[in-house]
Amino acid sequence: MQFDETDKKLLLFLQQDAKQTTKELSYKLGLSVTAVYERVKKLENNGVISKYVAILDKTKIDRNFIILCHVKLIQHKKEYVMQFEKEVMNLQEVIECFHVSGDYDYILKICVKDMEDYRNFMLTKLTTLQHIASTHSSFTISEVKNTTEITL
Amino acid sequence: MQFDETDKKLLLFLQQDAKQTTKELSYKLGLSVTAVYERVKKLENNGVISKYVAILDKTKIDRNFIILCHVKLIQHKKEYVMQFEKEVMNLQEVIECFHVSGDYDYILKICVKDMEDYRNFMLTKLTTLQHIASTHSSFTISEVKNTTEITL
DNA sequence: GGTGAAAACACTCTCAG
DNA sequence: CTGAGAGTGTTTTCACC
Repeated sequence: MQFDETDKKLLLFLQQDAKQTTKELSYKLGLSVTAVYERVKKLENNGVISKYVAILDKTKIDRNFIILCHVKLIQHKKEYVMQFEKEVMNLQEVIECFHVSGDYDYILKICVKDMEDYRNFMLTKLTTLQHIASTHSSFTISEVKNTTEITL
Repeated sequence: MQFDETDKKLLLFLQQDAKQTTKELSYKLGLSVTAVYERVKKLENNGVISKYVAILDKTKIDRNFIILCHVKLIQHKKEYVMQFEKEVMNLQEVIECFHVSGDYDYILKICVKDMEDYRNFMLTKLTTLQHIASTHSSFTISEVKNTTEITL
């Protein structure tokens, strides 16, 4: 898919604030309301914009302890991989999970309240999953950057 | 901050789709439009909802190659840490960056088009940063889970 | 590609209760 | 929290550049 400069700016603006009115966007882009409206609709219909979501402040909902957990499976049989992935998807503490190359098979981003909750999560949820050989947790000291915005 | 069941549901709905109208939400929650409106405003003003954003489909904007890069600094002097973090924040390919405990100092989530772009990013951007001792890249084979949604 | 205007509709926001 | 009303934005169509 090809985007001109106006589309790129529009996508940037919408990634920063999805609640802007078409009127505001038309002013920022130097276009008419109709033109902006049609571009936005096109990007939505194309699936370039997949959804609009509210982003919560993790400090205000007691979920500001972030852990990056590296997981190795005992084997890479398709059955094991599928089952592990299915189970991980259902863990609400796991915000992201990537199947990766390298020393570990998966890297999980986990959000909980504090170390006690994490201990609890490990004991009652993660380590009860099947086919896990080992895990290695990296605790977040600080969140340097954490955005959903992709610059085109 | 304390949330009742209605707030929790409301936050879940808004994290799934921020473009729902108050009317739709009032129906789902079994409340009046005004009641929902005031709850949403309160959550916005409290800062629990920090922003509303558009989420793009990475496959449609040629940014679907995700790398988790582990970075070690040569030293942990405050000056080095500050400078590295400042420089990383300005790299648009870096979507997330966490200062973590363990073998590596930082874990970065990087989104680019393909391996060629990543090589380019490493050579012209990441490895030109000061004070880096070593890096280790984990390439994403598949994105098992990648959400912005936090269940309360 | 784009503009501008008009009309119908839906939603936001406030206020009295 | 509710219901109603005023104000505002959205959405669509149109003629036109």
